[in-house]
Amino acid sequence: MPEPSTYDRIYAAARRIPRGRVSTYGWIAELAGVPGAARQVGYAMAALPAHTTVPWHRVINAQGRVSIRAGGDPRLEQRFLLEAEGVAFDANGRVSLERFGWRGRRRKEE
DNA sequence: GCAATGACGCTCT
DNA sequence: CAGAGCGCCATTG
Repeated sequence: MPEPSTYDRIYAAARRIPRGRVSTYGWIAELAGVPGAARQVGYAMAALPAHTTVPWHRVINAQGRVSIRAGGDPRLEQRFLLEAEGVAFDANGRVSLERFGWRGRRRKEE
């Protein structure tokens, strides 16, 4: 069987994010086994369907800010979802990665 | 197979 | 702390 594509790894890593915690694209990329491919993480998230089971809303950028897609401001929805999980935003709409930032530790080290 | 794109990251100013 | 510039890698056309 063929090995999972980078996107699949990214989705798997995103699913590992516990509820009430947030991760960054860089960490997800690292967990996916492709460090430095933070852009692909965001790209993969953008390719996610609306009915996906992946907690994409728990994935934010390394600046602790919620990235935005095209159109209006879908970031508000992501913020709402995170707040519903217990993640607090500051007045600037920023999340304290020091508090909610969860770095998934990879089980397989090589 | 090559060129362009893209929910990004890090460093310097 | 905020803003701007360069580099990164995988997917799509």
